[in-house]
Amino acid sequence: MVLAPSFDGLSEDFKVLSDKTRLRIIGLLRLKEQCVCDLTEVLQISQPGVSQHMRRLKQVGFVKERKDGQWVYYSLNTEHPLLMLLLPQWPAHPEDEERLLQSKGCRV
Amino acid sequence: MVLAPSFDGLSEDFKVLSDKTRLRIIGLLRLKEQCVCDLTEVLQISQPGVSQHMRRLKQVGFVKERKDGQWVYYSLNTEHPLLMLLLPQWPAHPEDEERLLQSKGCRV
DNA sequence: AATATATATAATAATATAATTATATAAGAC
DNA sequence: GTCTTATATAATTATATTATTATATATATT
Repeated sequence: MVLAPSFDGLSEDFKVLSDKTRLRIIGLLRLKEQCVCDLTEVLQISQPGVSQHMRRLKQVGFVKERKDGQWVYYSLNTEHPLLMLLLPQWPAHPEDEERLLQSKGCRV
Repeated sequence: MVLAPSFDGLSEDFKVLSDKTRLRIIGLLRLKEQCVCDLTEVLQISQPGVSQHMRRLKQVGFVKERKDGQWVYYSLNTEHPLLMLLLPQWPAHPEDEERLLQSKGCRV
């Protein structure tokens, strides 16, 4: 299976992967689905910043979203060929994982 | 084997892959090593443009260079884990391959 | 209905990127 | 040495990216 039908699409995929914050987000989604508020807490950037990153990740099909009440949960799209190729070798980010465990969570 | 020791290095790798022209260059190097002048002719961008792309590809270790007289031949670095992971599924670019065949070549 | 919480979008500003042209360097030919 | 060819670097410009703040929307709670 080929990574993408054209270099235009493929370069777009790589552009989305070319930002460190988005790599961290993928690293967190690899553990389990996450809502925007938890990601905001772990990444320590503004909430709109997170939402914009999620939009880009969704645009190229790396993530799916699931709405539950006022929360939006994002998870990795296991149908994406490039993402699935990369994921088994994805590096860990111990600081983020630690902070995720310690985050109190925004759900009541 | 992990793709990179940190997200900093990995995002840098993806940044280099996030440009369509550089994906085309990798596609051409996949066929055989190429000198700057041949790449310039096939890609139809300026020669300094090609040199700058090659510099970025070299910086992250995607390509190696070999000097032969006044020519510099670039080839893919088969030691690079990410590149080697991607390469088997690399898309073809028939127009570039066609133009490479028809290019007269800069060697005398 | 009013308020609070979660998320998305718009506007903006700082920085990065990629192309070009101009110039420098280095090797080969005469 | 001078001229030509191949490549690299510097300077510049146009565009893209990513962060922020301000605001809008949508759901839940009271």
